[in-house]
Amino acid sequence: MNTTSSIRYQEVLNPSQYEAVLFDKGPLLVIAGAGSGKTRTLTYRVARLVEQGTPPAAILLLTFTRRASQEMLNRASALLDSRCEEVSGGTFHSFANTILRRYARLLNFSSGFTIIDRADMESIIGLLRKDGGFGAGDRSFPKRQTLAAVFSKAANKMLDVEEIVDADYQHFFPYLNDIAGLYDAYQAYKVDHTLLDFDDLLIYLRRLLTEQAEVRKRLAGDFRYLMVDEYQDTNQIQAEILYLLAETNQNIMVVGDDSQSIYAFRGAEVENILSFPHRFADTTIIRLEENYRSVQPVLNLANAIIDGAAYKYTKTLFSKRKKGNLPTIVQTGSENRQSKFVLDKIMDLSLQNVPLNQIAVLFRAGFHSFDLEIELARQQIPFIKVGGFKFAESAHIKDVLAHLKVIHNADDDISWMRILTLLKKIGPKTARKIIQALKARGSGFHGIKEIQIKSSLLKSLSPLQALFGSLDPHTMSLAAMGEEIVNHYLPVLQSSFDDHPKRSKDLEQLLSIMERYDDLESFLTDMAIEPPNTSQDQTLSAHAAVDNRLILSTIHSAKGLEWHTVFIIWALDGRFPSMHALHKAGELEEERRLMYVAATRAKENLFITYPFQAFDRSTGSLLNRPSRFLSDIPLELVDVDTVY
DNA sequence: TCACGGAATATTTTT
DNA sequence: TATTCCGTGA
Repeated sequence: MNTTSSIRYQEVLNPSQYEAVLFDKGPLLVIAGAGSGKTRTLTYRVARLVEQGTPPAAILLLTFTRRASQEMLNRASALLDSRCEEVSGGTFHSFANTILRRYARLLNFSSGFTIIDRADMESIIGLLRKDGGFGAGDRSFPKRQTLAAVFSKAANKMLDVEEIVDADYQHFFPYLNDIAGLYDAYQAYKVDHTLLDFDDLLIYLRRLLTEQAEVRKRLAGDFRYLMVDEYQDTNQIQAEILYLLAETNQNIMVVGDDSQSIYAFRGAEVENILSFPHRFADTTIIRLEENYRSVQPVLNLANAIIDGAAYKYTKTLFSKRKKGNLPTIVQTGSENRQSKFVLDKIMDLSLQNVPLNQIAVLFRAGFHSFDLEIELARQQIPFIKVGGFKFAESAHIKDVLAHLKVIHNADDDISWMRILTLLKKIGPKTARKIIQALKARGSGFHGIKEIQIKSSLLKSLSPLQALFGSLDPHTMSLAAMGEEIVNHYLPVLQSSFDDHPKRSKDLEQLLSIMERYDDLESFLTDMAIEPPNTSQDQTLSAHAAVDNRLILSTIHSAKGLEWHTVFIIWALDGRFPSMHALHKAGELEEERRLMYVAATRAKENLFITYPFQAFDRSTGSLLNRPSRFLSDIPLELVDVDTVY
């Protein structure tokens, strides 16, 4: 290799990593087991390509989260130099956003589109359901949340709603007509109001690349090297986008681990990674099997769990760190006892000087940690919860954002609705009238000033009219507008939330985020596609990584991370695997991989706990069997304990 | 037409 | 348990 290189690749990489990093042209599939230096490999490859003179912008690095891509580019910059920061990429969704803003015209829609999140999607569905009289007066008609899930799944899997209902929601079969009608209405609504949901970002990008040969050729030529992380969790649309982008150069490197595919519920296709070599005939396959993260006893357990999987690329993780504690499986007398056990262990670990932020408690679903959170608060152990509810999803944040959204896109009726119904005496009916009047004027958000309204309602509306009269995106900074909006909103906040002091702090946080943006559109886009990911107080502090707090996380949000000690709680059949998955082979497989992902997060210690029984309210059944995945683990691989 | 209270209902994971 | 939907009184 190039002897003038400043990076000593061969010394710092193992042979497989080295081969992947030095790999030059053509399709490459890297099967990277958990903790096998996947990020490292991608990082070095970026550095290597840049070092060799590839223009950074010609490298497209697509990742699952923004955090992942930023981390890789930072590390690459540290290895080489700041040119690595210029590499193109981010998440699929943010990449799609960037491209679509540029080329939206070609698809006949405005590049000023607004991206709607799941909650917006649900509001629209609710609205349309009422308007269209779908499932009118029927209490068993699916809830808007469920409908949103169905619609999104249909979009992601490129199937009709009929097929989704047939496969996953049999009990809604009688409503099929109305569901399908609502789906059509929803699609039309988005077009009418210049809105794109998450799924649309991918769908429109694919359409752009398919229909517009010019654009495709240009992009496929510009991006000389494609690199994709977490390939096992891409869906078919994403795969097709890649195929289209790889058209010219065929320099496509995908990295992933089929055993860690945990997003099938939102349309991810393990097939993508399994069939990659068929799609690209001359694919080189490199396996990374040496694990640098965990001690061997942890890996033995993980291997035992994944051995039960039905089909996969066979690989067995091994570590040079042969010695270590056996993982412990603990049955506890109750849910609260489970929390107390975790707490006791955390105390022990603290005495051994393990920092809190090196300990994580993982669980299947957000609500599984409620009891633990209460205990932690009681014992004053600082923690941060990742996954589950998001900052940007809380009502007060959405309220403020809605004001900004109508400034950006005056067609965003859902946001108008939200803003208007916050006001006293104005409910859905009145709001709708006002919105219609606004539409008729067609003068953007400023039109609210001239709205004529019954004098009895004037008192309610005029503060808002004054507010919008004073705002002007052309002359004011985003933060300045934000401040006015927050001032307008504070009285509403105080009258509708008991915990308004906490919430107004959040609003201050929001304002400080706004200061980092100079452009309304990019701010709103980021809040939609890449919102701050944690909940609980002070979540937005820039020093989240620095401060020393215990991590609580869903397993999904723990992907790619590692800790000194990991607890997996609620390993109870019906909780994990989830009740929902018990009767479906495919979903059960995914639960198994989820357990595998969870176990492989641990470096030194792994504790798996479950209460001996729990009552499940939803089904009215008693859960009293340990997670079925635990029975695949040979007894000699674990310590077993009981605490009552 | 709004605001509020009570009853019914369905529970996962996220860009 | 929390949300959402519907009926009722103002």
